[in-house]
Amino acid sequence: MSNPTIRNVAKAAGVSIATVSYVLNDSRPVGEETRQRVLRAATSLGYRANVTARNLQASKTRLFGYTWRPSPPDQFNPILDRFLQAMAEAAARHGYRILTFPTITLEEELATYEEMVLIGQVDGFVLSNTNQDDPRVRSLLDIGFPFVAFGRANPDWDFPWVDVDGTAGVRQATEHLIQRGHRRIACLAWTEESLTGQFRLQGYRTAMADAGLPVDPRWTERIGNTHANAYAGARQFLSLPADIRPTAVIALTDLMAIGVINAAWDAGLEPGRDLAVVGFDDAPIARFLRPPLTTLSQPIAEVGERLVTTLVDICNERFLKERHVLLQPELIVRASSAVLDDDRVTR
Amino acid sequence: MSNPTIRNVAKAAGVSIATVSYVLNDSRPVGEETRQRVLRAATSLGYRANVTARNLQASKTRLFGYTWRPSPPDQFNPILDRFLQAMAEAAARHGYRILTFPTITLEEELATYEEMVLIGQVDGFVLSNTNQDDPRVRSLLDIGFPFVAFGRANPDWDFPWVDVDGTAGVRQATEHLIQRGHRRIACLAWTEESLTGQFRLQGYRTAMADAGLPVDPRWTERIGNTHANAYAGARQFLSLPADIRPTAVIALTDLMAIGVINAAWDAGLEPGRDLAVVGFDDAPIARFLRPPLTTLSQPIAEVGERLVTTLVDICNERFLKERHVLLQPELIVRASSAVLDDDRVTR
DNA sequence: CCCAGGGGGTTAAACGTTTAAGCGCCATGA
DNA sequence: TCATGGCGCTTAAACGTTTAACCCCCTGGG
Repeated sequence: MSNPTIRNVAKAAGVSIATVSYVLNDSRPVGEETRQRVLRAATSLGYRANVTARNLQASKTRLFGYTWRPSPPDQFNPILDRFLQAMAEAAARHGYRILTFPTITLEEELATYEEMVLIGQVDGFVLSNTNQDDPRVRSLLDIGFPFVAFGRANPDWDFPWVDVDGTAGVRQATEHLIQRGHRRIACLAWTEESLTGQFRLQGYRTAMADAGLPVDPRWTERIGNTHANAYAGARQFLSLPADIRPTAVIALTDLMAIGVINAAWDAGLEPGRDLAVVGFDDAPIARFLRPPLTTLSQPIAEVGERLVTTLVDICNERFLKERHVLLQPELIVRASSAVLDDDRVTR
Repeated sequence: MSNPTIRNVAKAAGVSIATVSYVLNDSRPVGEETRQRVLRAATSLGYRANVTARNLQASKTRLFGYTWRPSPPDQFNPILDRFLQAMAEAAARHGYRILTFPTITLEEELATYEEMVLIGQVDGFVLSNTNQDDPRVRSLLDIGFPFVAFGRANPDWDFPWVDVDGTAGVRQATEHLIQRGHRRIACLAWTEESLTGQFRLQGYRTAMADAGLPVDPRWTERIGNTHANAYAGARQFLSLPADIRPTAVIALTDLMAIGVINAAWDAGLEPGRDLAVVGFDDAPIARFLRPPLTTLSQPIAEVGERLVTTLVDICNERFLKERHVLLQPELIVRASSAVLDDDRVTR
């Protein structure tokens, strides 16, 4: 029933438990003959050190906590699968595992973090979807507990984060559209409190400005991240007078891009030909849409990996080479961002 | 730095550590005055019992292990988000948490299960995507370690599982199509080794037989679960002679249904009008497809909840009311399964 | 008056490790 | 010949709980 303990191994090898420990961790030199005896005993019994006892002794758990807000039925999380796998894999390489716990309300979530710290359930946390002045970041910073964040929160707060450069990504997407002949480009953005949304919108504005293109205020809609909102926003764009109606729309997520595509179809347009659409995330579905969606692919696996290795370094009080990592998304060009056909636009 | 221990509370309350433990767990009656003193000391110090020490003492971890195969870039996992949340939430209600660990090859996965059992990292496992004669089930059964499975494996193996009734689901979908006037219905199935695939295919066959409809062998394609395979399979269907060409296709997943829809468009047909399509899973994207996809929604939250509560019962050696739970999927009717328009079909 | 029993607390062992401190022995150098 | 030091191992404490066993004192019944 119960697994063999270090005591069983010690007895089998005819040595003390300390010797067994020293041999197995080789934390101190042990005579070769004894060493072999211990090793043989351990393998023949199939001994593995109990993780709880080890954790108690070391006052560590080798566990990292992670939670995320569940997507409502009309939204989806395009990165969860890869993100969790990447984190779990990187963690495993360093002897850690990922603990997932449920998220309900924000207050409950904050209480849960504190509780888990107090009872010593994890050695650190990974946060994602951080917002401007994120209270979770503030709280963990205040109690001085190890954590890393996927996303920034406040430039004045000093904490380790990894993020994807949304500004550069959207700038690149905008330049791509400009290069394909588009001049009237709209941006379906997020509401103001989203820091990530700010960064991405910034990329659009920078690219337009750098190209010397005017930006009509009606070309920017600030909405929540749902298909319905995006659909309505796109209809707004398409109902503008012909001379200022956008020929391309950049959506800050693939979900919103899908809303734009559907609005275009329903308006009798063929997205990809009559209206260019660009998304963000490279959700698995993006390549199978009609038309296949041009979008920005986030290096999620690398984000997960960098976050976890940073957290491992923090927990082992190692020096951090980089406290802040900004990774570049990659523009995946598909059919939804075709070359502008002037005849159609001006018809 | 370090959290208060039971010793600190004992000193502050002027009692022994045993008394503190008895009060906090009320595992033995303690004089009212002392009780209050202990309680006050505990709250004023912000004491919470250390989970590792407690686990060591109890030889439990209150952790359940879960892993899943990462989706390749051209596939997606439509249920992971809700499934994990449901499990984490149900687990939390019983004082458990979910541990995720990475999956590489099958052999490594089996070795990881054994390793985690040996080092006592978890109290039980949740398996999903079980196959016919699943070696993970066999292995855990052999070593007698607590686990539950989402999915069946072998009728002769006695282990607790929860599953969604794919047979009933696909039968219902087939009947729905028949009721809408379809007679030539095809099924895009999985390869033979998938038990889930067998069950679902069975539903199609049963419904057709019950309705007295003949089934042409060319109406069943057995393929792996990818868009490309589904696309090719649908082209096969559509290239059949007009008098046996199916007017409706049932795909065993939404991903495959998307392949069918795209093949239909590319063949110059309008899916939902010229070709009915039904999927399985009700992936978040299903409602936003063109046409919106009729599909079978799995009660994922309930599956996760039932699995976890069963596992909790097993770990606490409680009697299981039900070792096997078969939940019903719900047919979500959307525009992709329109009424058959005879004129179009026979034109 | 004495003993049984119970209320209210304490002591100490146990869970399975890691690791600091100690101990015996042998070789080496003064 | 004797201190010194190093090698090779053991003893025991510590991590923070839970809980069985025990102890003291008071009360009530025989």
